[in-house]
Amino acid sequence: MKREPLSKGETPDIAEAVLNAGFDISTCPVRDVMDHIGGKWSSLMLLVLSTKPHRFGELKRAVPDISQRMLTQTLRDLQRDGYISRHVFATVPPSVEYRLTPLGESLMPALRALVAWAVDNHPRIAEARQTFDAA
Amino acid sequence: MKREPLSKGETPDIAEAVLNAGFDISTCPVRDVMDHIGGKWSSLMLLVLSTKPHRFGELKRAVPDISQRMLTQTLRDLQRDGYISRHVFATVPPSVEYRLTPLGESLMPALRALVAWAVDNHPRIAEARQTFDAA
DNA sequence: TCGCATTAGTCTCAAAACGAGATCATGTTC
DNA sequence: GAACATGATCTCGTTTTGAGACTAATGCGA
Repeated sequence: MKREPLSKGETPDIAEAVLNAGFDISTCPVRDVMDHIGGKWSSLMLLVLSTKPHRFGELKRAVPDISQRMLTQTLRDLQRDGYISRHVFATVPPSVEYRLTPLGESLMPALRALVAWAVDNHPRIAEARQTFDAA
Repeated sequence: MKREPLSKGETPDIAEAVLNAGFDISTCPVRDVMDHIGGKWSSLMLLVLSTKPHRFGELKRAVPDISQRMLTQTLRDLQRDGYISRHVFATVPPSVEYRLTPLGESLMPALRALVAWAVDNHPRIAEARQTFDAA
């Protein structure tokens, strides 16, 4: 995903938007962050891990409709960005534990706020969707 | 994406997680909402539209690396869920304006909180990523 | 009057992401 | 010695996404 730096002249609108939100477009950390935690499974993983550390199999059972492939990949992405840490125990069969890092923890309030909003407004969304589909 | 209702016995972990977060797994509004606003472009659209209504072309210029195809689709999805409204003006060439609905507005505080977190913690994420890639 | 530009999309085709399921290595248990 | 559990990878086919050409109607300049 290549993103060219943008001159202000070319993009007055986004410039305004991002400045309002308090960030610089040329680096645009929002996308950098949102693209990851906004992924299909990431927020769910973080939510589950925020309750307590989990092992790979536990996560798989906790989010039943994720494929193992996506689980592995999501965990690696989250680990790469420093949200979670991975601890291997040399048992047999080997077990691996995933847990939130302090960085991951620090994200949770904002994420929970979003979840709370989702819960509160879900009926309205469902209604909007029905109205739209009827037309 | 079909999701079977789950018995508590099968999924003690997620049950705990979702109950902590305050929602019911069998309907899981979180995914329903997150899958959409967590999309690659949705949050960006909402952010841009939160500053003022925009026309199609303005949005395209504001987010230069979105394809027209994705712009159309993202807008339609957001409209379907009731976050934004679409107003056609019968000028020539026709112009179309998109703006946040009250529902969309109500989401902004939570979204902005997430954006603020992203801005604050972007350096830490970049650092974690570098550390990870070095290994 | 002959293009040419503008606007909001759509269409087509290639590339990337994703899901399902088989497969692996390994030591423990029966 | 065969089945089992674990964390992870491989292959394959489907879905989603991206790039870019194409459409409609009309105003504008040459």
